Amino acid sequence: MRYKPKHKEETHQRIVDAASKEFRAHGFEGVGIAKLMRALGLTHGGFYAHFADKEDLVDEALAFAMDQSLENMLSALKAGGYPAMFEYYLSEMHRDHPAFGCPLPALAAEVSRRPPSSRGAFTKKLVEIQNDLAERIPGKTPERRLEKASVVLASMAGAVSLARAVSDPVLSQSILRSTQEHLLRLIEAADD
Amino acid sequence: MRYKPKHKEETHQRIVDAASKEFRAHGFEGVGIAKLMRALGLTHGGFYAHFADKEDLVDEALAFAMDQSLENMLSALKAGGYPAMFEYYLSEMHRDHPAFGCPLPALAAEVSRRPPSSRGAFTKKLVEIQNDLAERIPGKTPERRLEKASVVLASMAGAVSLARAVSDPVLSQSILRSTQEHLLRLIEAADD
DNA sequence: TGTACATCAGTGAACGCGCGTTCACTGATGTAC
DNA sequence: TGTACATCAGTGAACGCGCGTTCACTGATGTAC
Repeated sequence: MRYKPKHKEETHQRIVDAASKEFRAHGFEGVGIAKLMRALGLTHGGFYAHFADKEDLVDEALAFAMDQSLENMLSALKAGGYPAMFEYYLSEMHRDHPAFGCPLPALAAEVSRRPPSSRGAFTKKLVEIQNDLAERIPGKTPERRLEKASVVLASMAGAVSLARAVSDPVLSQSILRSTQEHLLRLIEAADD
Repeated sequence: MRYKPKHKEETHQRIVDAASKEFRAHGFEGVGIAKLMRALGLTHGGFYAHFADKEDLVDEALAFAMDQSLENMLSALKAGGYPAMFEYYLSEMHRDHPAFGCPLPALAAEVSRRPPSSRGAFTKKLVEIQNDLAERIPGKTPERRLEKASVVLASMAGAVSLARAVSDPVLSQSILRSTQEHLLRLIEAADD
């Protein structure tokens, strides 16, 4: 063989990794295969030795981004509980660097326009995230904890999505901060 | 003149109206000018008698959609207060018909990738919506009411966006319902 | 009243461009003998 | 040890296609005389 045994596998992962960042920054339609491969020092033709088509890459890159985002949330949670997690997710840092952030605010709207297979894979990952968050949320019943996790995810994704769209920095920050304080109150609420 | 005095103005508005629906359903990049004009019984060449370029249409159609969405929210609010508004916004009806719904869950992520002028126009409309909601939310100070309006908008937009992306109908509905119940509690909270 | 002309919303062929995809090929390496 | 061959990740020209945009033109109407 011309390359190390793991070479192809590594190249495959490099493409997925770069694509997942580019997609989060520019949307699925905003990223072309030729440019993506060029950025990795490769040519567009080689792409089809790794993926059946662009949709194949989109699915894999989205799953990768979801995993990465879950890791980010869990490491913040383990470090400082929900206060730390909200501080991370609803930060200006996260808002200003979508490529390294959560795919929910960046790509959920586009996912809803994708074929059922993609939406199915997305759903599985979202349930995984929801379950991991629910485990760590106080609440009387498992159902109540899952509900809270839903609300947390929806609020965070919506807030970051709006904070990114808005051009006024004061308004943008106030959206993030309002949601942060509001969710802290939800988590700390002892009544349910 | 060949046409009625208001003819051109009417055609212009027909394009804006159709585009605002198509954009909400398929995203800005998912709608082509030729197809859009054909759907209105016109040809693509005529488009440039009405708009400088596609970006011009996007801005106008987005503003139109924001106005329409504000109207929808206000008419629900006037009919039945916040409970009715949440019921409308977080309904399966709204989830399943993005073309007639709020542009926030459908287009906010794409807006964040658009030029500053578009984001500025979006921001103005969002502030308008936020103010109109805040006026009707109970809360001790105007600042507190604006904060609550931020949270309401972010939560609703995030919930509808996730509910659309998910392929499991049970999960999708639970996202909508959790957020609905959660926001009702926020509005009814008398403490602040 | 009748004819020539100006207006202008809309037409449709044509443009360059970037897209996703295909495919015959390359060339460095490992293997067979 | 040396030579012929197989492997296969990656190359790059070429494809059809739809996109946004341009522009000379059309043709129904109002206006001027």
